[in-house]
Amino acid sequence: MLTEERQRFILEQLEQTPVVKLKDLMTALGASESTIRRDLGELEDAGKLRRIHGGAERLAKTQSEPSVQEKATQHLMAKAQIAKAAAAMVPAHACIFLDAGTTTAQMIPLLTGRDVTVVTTGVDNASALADANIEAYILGGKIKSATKATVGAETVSGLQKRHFDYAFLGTNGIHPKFGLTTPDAEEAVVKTTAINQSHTAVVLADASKFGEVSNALFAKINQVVIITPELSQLSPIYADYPNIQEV
Amino acid sequence: MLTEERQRFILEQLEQTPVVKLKDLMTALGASESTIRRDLGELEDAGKLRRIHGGAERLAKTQSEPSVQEKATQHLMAKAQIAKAAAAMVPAHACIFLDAGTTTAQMIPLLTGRDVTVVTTGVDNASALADANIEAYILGGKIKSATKATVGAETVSGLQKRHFDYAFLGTNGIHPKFGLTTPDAEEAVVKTTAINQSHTAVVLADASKFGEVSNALFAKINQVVIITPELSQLSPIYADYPNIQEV
DNA sequence: TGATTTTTTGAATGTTTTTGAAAGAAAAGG
DNA sequence: CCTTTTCTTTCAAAAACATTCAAAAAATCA
Repeated sequence: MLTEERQRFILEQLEQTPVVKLKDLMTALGASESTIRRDLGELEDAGKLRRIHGGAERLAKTQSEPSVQEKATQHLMAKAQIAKAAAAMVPAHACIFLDAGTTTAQMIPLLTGRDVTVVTTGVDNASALADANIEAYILGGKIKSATKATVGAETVSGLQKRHFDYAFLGTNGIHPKFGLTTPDAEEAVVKTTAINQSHTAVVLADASKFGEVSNALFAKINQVVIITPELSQLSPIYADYPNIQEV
Repeated sequence: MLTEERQRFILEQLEQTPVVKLKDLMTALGASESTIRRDLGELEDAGKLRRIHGGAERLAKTQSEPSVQEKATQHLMAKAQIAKAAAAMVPAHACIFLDAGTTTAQMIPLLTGRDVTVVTTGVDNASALADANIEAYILGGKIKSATKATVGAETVSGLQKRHFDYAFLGTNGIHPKFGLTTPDAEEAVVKTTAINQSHTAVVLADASKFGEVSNALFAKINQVVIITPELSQLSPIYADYPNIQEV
């Protein structure tokens, strides 16, 4: 990993998160403490950020007040924010599973040049990964025309031959009682298998998914890590789950 | 490898990723460290990039990438004609293999509502098949970023578990002596396997492919049916082959 | 064609930059 | 207060660097 790449990554992180932790950068970039410190020092000298105890923070936010139009795209912004946090979890040299879907797709540009291997079931995601020059694999199987995801026995058995450091999945519903659900039963089986084959499973969910219940269950809430924005605005029920994290 | 070729490759890389590593360029281009350094130095003097420790980074984001689109429109008419003839060969209830590539992609709209099952290695073709509501399967495997085709052992073993009534393939070269060739050795293995697993293998080729020889052989001429326009305008050598058919 | 010049290439050299670890100082939190 | 974490400084190893030189390839000229 080159100096330029690391520093670029750090600044990209600061565009979304107001502060970055030194330790997180170490794992995400696979570099030593000294190296990250030097990067932070150089970026501070260049006036790109300000160092704080334990990491760094961004200087000035160019935009401050969310306008009316921005509120309409707030949903999209939230997705980008979640994707950013998810991408930051990925350490160097990792092998990850990337679910089909637009939420997980947002992670792809954030993974360029990061030396990760990605396995996906999403045809569109596979295409985007190839464009981004990321080492990518697609699991074989029948293609559902609605979501362009591969499903079926071939996909599941392909998954069972692999293991992932992280799995990143989307969901349609999160419910304290009914767990994580999705409309399509075949896709649910794939998601469940992916979770079983991964060290850590991470579900990316915006606020609209909480309290919703869809057709097919694929995991219980405490089987996965859920990252979401605006956790504080949700029902206090969800505060009891330590595995639901605010970005 | 010519200097010009190397430098062009380096700049193409930089259009895709913001930074390139010197070591990666060494292996990708098969040139020595000194040579790559000289190339980077020259390109920097020419104002095409900026050198950084360990490689180089791009200056400003170039926007247009006409090469792919240009290629697609170049032989468009001829390709459409071939695709039409190929699609006409497919009987009802058939199971066919569709190679990755733009030539075979043209068959997809002609297969809509035809009650066929299609297996493909092309990510983009898989997407188009899903859009066209055709029952489609993609074979799992590593995705080559250049062509967005799946390759490798997983793809080949997936193929060996299937059988096709027809396989439709593209090619880069057709030569009386050197057979059918393609630039990528891994893709060649996939093509060969697909031919073996099919009752009839059909190669779609426009006139520009005849007489050309690429890197990796995937079949002899008489192993497949070749359909092409303008057969009469080709070298008379090819008239001796009954399996080369004019559309 | 053959000889000569020019260009290109890869290896060898020594120098500079980058990196990770260690040790002690400073800050944070109980 | 003490303990833990984070920070700075220092140092040696590793990686990347520019430079030089001779061999190989290409171009030029006779």
